[in-house]
Amino acid sequence: MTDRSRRSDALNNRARIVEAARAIVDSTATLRLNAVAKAAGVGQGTLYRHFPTREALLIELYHSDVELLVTAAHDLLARYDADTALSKWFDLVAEYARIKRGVLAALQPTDAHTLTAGGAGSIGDAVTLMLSAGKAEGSIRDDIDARDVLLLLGFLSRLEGSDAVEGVTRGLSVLLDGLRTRS
Amino acid sequence: MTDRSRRSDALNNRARIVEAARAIVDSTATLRLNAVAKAAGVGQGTLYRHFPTREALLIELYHSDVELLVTAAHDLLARYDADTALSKWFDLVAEYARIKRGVLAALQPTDAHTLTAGGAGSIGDAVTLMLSAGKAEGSIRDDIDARDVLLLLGFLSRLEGSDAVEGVTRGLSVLLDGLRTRS
DNA sequence: ACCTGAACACCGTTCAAGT
DNA sequence: ACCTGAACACCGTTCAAGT
Repeated sequence: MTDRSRRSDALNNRARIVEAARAIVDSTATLRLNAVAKAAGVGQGTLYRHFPTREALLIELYHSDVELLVTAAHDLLARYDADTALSKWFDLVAEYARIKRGVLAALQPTDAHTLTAGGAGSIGDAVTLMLSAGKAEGSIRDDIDARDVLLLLGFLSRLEGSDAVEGVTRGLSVLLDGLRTRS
Repeated sequence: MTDRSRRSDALNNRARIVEAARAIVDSTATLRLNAVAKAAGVGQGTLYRHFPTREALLIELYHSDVELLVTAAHDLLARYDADTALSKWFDLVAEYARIKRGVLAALQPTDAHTLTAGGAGSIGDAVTLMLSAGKAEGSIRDDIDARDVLLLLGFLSRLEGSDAVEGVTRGLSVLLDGLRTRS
């Protein structure tokens, strides 16, 4: 009984932390852990109990978004040739870059290997699949791996200001072209 | 007289700070300002007098390297067509990525506009010149500016570990291809 | 078990006091 | 004028004390 109420307290705290963190990261684009704890109305220690690292919190924040990108990669690959799938997937990433800057930080290779998400596998696996399919059909150069792609995509998280929207489009366009085989 | 000795003190301090910072950044790849002051044997305030921002110190550290890259861009452009010049310039950047990781941080757009260096003009100007020439000869796509290129090059500063060398080559190859017009 | 928040460590930045 | 280094502010992290 007390046991159960304790658990609901903990669950409640965890939910409040995530909610507060999401609000902060969406509005300020920075994530100060103590500020998260304060906004969530919990002690700093509680934050650490639930999320031992900043990365763990980021993953939790964007888990569903990342998973969406992962499943989208699989879906696109099932419906289109690899080149088109990759192109459309980049469009999706661009969309996320526009609305949720924070997702991009979670995509970076350092974090990515931890991002084994829940269901569909990691984002690294998804990119690997698209690249493999592209290499097989001859549309994508065969000397590049998923880690390269995620690393190159990192420019998205350094975009800032009003030119961000066009910058996303231009940068992704360059990368997509660069990943293709020369005709 | 005292005036002059003061000046030599100040100059000496400045040189010691730069030397200490270079040693630290080369060995540890991190730059803690208080550590620099301590290693240089000066007070923190002295560090701030000479270099009001961390960026100012980085620029000083890599001034000659950046300037070399800038003049190299002009030289290459004078001797080759734009496409070749850009390609060879990327090779040069790759070489710097291999030996001096820190230069790359100084290339990032945020810092770049301050990097008006001494002589040849900023690195942004140099890239702009190469891009313009490439657009004129039709080898480089015309919707990309220097800021885009420098931003995309940022992946270099996030490379780490043993695969860095091949990662540099692969990433730059993708970017170069992506910047070219499709045949 | 879980939580709180004081306390510590660390690093950048400022400034009063020296020469 | 220039320098020193104590002091402050800030933020991440830990832990003794509570319930």
